[in-house]
Amino acid sequence: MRVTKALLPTLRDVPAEAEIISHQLLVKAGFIRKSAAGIYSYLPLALRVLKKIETIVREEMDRSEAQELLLPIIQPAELWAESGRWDVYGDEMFRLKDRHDRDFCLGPTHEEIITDVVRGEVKSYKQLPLNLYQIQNKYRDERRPRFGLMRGREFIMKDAYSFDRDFAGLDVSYQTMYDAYSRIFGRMGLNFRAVEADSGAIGGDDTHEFMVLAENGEATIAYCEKCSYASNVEITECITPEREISESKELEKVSTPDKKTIEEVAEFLKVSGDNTIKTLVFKADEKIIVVVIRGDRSLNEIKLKRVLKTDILEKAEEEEIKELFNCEPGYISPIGLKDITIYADNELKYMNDGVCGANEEGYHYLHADVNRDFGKVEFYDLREVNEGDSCPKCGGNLVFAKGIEVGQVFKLGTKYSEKLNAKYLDENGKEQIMVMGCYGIGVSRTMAACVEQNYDEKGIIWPKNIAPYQVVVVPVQVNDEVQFQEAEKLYSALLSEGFEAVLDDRKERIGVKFNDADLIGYPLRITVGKKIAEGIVEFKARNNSESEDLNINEVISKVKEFYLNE
RNA sequence: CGGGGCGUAGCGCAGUUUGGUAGCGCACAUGGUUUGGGACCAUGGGGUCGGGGGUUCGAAUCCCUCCGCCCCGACCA
Repeated sequence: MRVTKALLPTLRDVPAEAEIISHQLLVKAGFIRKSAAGIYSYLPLALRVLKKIETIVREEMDRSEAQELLLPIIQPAELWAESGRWDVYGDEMFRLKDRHDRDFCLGPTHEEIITDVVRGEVKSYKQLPLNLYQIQNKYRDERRPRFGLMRGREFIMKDAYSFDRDFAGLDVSYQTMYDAYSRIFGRMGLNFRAVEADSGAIGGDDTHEFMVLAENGEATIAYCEKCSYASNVEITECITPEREISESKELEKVSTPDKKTIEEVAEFLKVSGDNTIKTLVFKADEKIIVVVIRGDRSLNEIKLKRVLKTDILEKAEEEEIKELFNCEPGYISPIGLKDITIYADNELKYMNDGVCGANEEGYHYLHADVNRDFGKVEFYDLREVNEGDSCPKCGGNLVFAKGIEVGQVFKLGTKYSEKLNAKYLDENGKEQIMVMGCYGIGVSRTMAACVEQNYDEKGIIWPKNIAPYQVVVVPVQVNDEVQFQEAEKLYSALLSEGFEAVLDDRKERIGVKFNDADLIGYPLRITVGKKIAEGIVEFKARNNSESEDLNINEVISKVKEFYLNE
C-alpha cells in the first residue's frame, strides 16, 4: 500500500473522551472512529488486524475440527421465549419489531439459534459430537459502554458451541477448546493466563476465562507463586485453617454511642478488626437473608449468589432492615434472630470472642460466640480473597494481577438443550438430551487488549503476527530521484516476496513519517536515505531502539528472517 | 439506573460570570524557503456555538426543555 493512496488518518491530539491507552492509541493512530457510544467504525488498519486475529482463530478452530457457519444477527423472540431468556435478559437486549409487529432482537449471543439449528438437523448419536462456530457481531445494550473497544455495544465475537452425547464427551470437547484457545492467544504474542471463573448468567459448571495481563484490566486474578493455580478473584476459594479456640466468655452488652461502623466500634472498644463481626442483610429473590462475616473482611457477593443459587441479589433497603430488626442498621445483631438462617463465612466457625451489634441503638455485644449465640447458622466460603492468602491448591502464596478477559470457555451441560428440546437417539433407540459447551473469544476486544499490552510513548507495538502491515518503507527525501526509485524498487520486491508492505511516499518531512510509523506500530521500518548512494539502507524493528545499516540486497532476507524466525 | 462533568471548525481549547452577532493552536488548501525525528513565512477555506422553545432591540452567553458524550458507582454470555 502506498500511503498517498491510503486512509491512514493519524492525529496529533487525542479526543478528550479517550481514557485508556488502547482507546487513545487506536483513535490517534487512525484505526477506529466512534459512531455512537460503544459503537465504532473499523478503519482499514483495524480491519487488517481484525482479519489476522480471525485467521488465527479460524486456523486453530478448524484444526480442532470445529466447523464454521454464520447465524443470523436478527433473531425471533419466540426462540428466546423458549429458553426463558426473552424476559430474563432485560434492557441489555436490543429489541425491535418488524412491520407485522413481531418481536425480534439483535443477537447478544447465539445459544438459542444454534440449538434450534442443531435440534432440527441432528437426530442420531452418529452425528455427534459436533462443534460449530462463527465470527460475527454481537449486540448488547450495555448500561455503561466504556473504554473504547473494551466494552462496546456492538462488538465482534467468535462463538463456538459443542454438542456431545454425554458429559464425558463434553469434557473432551471442552479440553479441546481450552487447548485451542491457549494456542490462539499464544500465536498472537499475548501474555495471558487461563483462570478458573464464575459462569454468571449463562449458567453451567466448569468455566475458564482467558485473561490478557494488563494494568487496565477490569478483572483481578489471583495466581499462585508456587503452583499453576489461577482464578478470577470473584471465585477464588478462601482457605480457613482449623484452629484451637480458648474458652468462651459470657456475652456482655456494652455501650457504644454513635459508633456505627466496624472501624469506629473496634477503635472505641480497643479490639482488633479480626475480632469483630459484620452483619449484612440482603434480598435474594425477594427473600430476606442475613450474612455475617468478620468485620475486617469483604463479602464476595458472587460466592453468596452461588450458595443461594440465585441470580438476583440486592442489598436490603434501610427501611426493610429497620422493620426486620426493629433497630438502626449500625447496631443490628445476628443474636436473637429466630427462624432466619444466618449465612456465615467459614472463618466465623472459630470466632468465640467477637464484637457484634446488640440490636439496640448505641450498644454492642462483647465475647460473642458464633456457635453458641447465633441460632441457625450455616457456614460457607463467602469472603473475598486477599493478596497473600494461601493457594487453595497447594498452600503457596497468592498474588494478584489485572487482566482483560478476551475469551471464556463454558460447560453448559443441558441447560439449553433441555429447554429447547435438543435430543438424539442413542444406539438403543432411546432419546437422550445433548450436552453442550460454549466458547467465546472477543475478537475486537482482543485487538484492544493487545494494544494495552504492547505500546510505548511513541505508539503501538504490534506483535508480528497481528500487525496491520509487516513492514514500512520510508524514503527520506521524496524529491531525491535515487532515494525514491530505490524505495519503490524495495517496496515492489517486498510485495512480490509476499510481504505486506507499505511505502510512505508522502511529501512529508522525515520526522512526520517516522512518528506516524511508530504510532501505527509497523513491526519493521526500512529507511532509504542518503546512504543509498553506497547501497545502504537503515533497518529498524519497532520493538528495538537500535537500528542497523544494511546493504539493500540484504533487506529481503533480513525481513524473511524476522518473520520466519519463530 | 444513581452521582459528577462536558457539548463552540476534523482534533485540542478560549470566549459564557458581566448579552452587542465568534477566536486561538494543530490539521487542511495555495505559493515560497526548508529537509534524518511532528519545520518556517505568507495567503486562504471551513462553525445553524448539540436541538427546540422562551426572555430581549439584540443570545454561544440568561431561562425552560429535549438530546448526545465522558468519568465514578451499580451491573456485565
